[in-house]
Amino acid sequence: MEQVAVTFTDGSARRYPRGTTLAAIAAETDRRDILAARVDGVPRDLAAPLERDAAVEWLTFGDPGGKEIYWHSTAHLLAQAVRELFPDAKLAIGPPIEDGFYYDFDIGRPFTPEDLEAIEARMRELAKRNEPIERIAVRRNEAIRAFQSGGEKYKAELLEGIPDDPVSFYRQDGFQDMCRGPHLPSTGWIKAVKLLSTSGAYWRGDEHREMLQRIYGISFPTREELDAYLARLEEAKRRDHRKLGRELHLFASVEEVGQGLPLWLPRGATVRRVLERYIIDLEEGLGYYHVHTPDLANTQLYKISGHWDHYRENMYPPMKVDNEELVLRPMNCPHHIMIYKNQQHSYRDLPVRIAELGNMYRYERSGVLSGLARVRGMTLNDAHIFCRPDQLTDEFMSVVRGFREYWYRVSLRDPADRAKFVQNDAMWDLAEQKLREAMTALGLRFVEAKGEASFYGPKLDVQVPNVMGKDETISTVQIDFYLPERFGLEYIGEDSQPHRPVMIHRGVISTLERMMAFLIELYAGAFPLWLAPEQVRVLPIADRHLAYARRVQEALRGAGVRAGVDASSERTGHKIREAQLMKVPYMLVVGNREEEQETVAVRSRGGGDEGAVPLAALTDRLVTEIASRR
RNA sequence: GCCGGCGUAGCUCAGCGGUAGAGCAGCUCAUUCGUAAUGAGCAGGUCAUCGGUUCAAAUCCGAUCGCCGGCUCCA
Repeated sequence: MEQVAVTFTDGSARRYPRGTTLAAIAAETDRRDILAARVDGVPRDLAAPLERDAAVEWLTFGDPGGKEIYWHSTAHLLAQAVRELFPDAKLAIGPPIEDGFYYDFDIGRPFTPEDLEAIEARMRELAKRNEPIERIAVRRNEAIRAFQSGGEKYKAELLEGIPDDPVSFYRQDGFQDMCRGPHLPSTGWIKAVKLLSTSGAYWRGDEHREMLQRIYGISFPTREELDAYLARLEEAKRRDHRKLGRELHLFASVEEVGQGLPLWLPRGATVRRVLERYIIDLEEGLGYYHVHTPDLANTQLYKISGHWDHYRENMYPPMKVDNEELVLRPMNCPHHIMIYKNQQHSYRDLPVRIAELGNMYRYERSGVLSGLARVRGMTLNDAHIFCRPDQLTDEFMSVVRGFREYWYRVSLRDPADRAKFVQNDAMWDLAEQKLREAMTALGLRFVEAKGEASFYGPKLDVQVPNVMGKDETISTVQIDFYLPERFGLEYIGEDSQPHRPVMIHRGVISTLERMMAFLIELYAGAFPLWLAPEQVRVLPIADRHLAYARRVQEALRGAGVRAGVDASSERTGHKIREAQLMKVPYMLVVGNREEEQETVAVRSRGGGDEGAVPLAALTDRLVTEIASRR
């Protein structure tokens, strides 16, 4: 019989009769966790026969590719359970996602929490039966007929986008679903399932189409892994900046002020101020001019810039006063452009870098608001670099070099979306080319995202996951040939003739709101010393030590340290607990011994009791640690 | 904006048709204490808002507002 040569990832190689299944080969190993394989890089079911020489890579739940298959099969199991409990349910799509899977259904009404429990219970029963999952080929016209008679309009629409004939289906226990696969060998592989939430989701992500009911879930090969995952979710909730913001008195949102308009409480405002000073110092050192411009502007400004045509749905409606029509600004660029225009520029002066912690107001739809991470009034760490075309790449690169790692998204326009993006193909092509060039020169990997650009140009977005795993854009850099054109910007070149500069828009630490949300979650509220709103709290043992405690506080304040005193009549243990819960980095216990010797007993947030040190020595230590910004 | 869930004291929550409760926080008093909660007392609520059902509504129904999870959108 004809043989095929198979090589494995460990470098070994063997020959098998043609047509041997992957399952048979996997059975020769002593591993029971192989759930599928990649054959020459293509994921395949274990039931697939080998027809030619191939490189085989086994997949288990431990591999990202294996998880995908595992969760995809769980999504099918979910669909099967829903179909059994709701025979009229129409199926849409059910892919694996980063953590688990979802499946979209149309059952004519939303799922209730009770439905979810029933579905989850049915999934467990079905998994227990351990039915084999089989791939079957179905003639295209048969599939179309089946979808029509079953009223499966979503599946029918999906099929229109698939050119194959026949198309592949997967069948388990009488249930079948059109699917590319691959899948687990049988349903019994799914040991621990949890359905996490339901929500509405637009068919094909289009808000003008049907709203389907989505069920999110996750599954694992063992109960322990599921429990560990659920525990991680709980831990993430503890780090949630909204919860910590309330507990640590950093910020508050009140109905009377308005949605998406948070109040920075004294503690939060202190952290913000430290960040602001840091940023301004840093940027002035990098050659940026920090300016200040007003939050309101004449509508005219935004008509010139193009915001009026392309960004109006994010702007608050104009207000009429005297003969003027004013709007709250959604972006700062036009103001900075007017600053550039306020005087003539020689080619020798460029680049001109104009920066501002600029307040902006954007109308965000109510459902998207979230703590400090997504608000309606915000302050952007904004800057606009006006440069010559030959300086563009260097300027862009030096901005990006300032970023931390994380992942980069190059956001491009969708040429078909004429409403959202200004029309000028040559300009877009040039800007996109420059951006890709610079990223390649920097050696940075990035993904491209069509339709995510600004209306005036493509941008580089730095994406950072928050504690709940959702990506937020932190930094952004945009290349803009459009606004200089709109505003008729010029510089005088070597040839004494006017030339058009190019603009780079950049926000490095995002808005102060989003950065604060990010930092709270990053540190779980325990800010490093330089950022901590209350860096030190002095804890007198008894009331008679209060005067000395105040002296310690004044000495520290004099050295620029933010120090508080706990003047309550509680016991020391209680005071420590309070300070610890507020995540104060240093607690200084002072009693008779300390007062007599001009010392303080240091207790650090992380390290516990560190013993007594002279006050002057501690002050020096704190000042040094603060300056280190760690 | 759309789909669903949830709104009870400053915070965390119980009560789920018979007239509002706990713990923590706050205030007062006592205690003056050495490294994560001293004790006692007091005060605090139009049960988000408005309307309906009922002899009776925090509790059931509806609308509105807000928050939460998604969708869409985004710094």
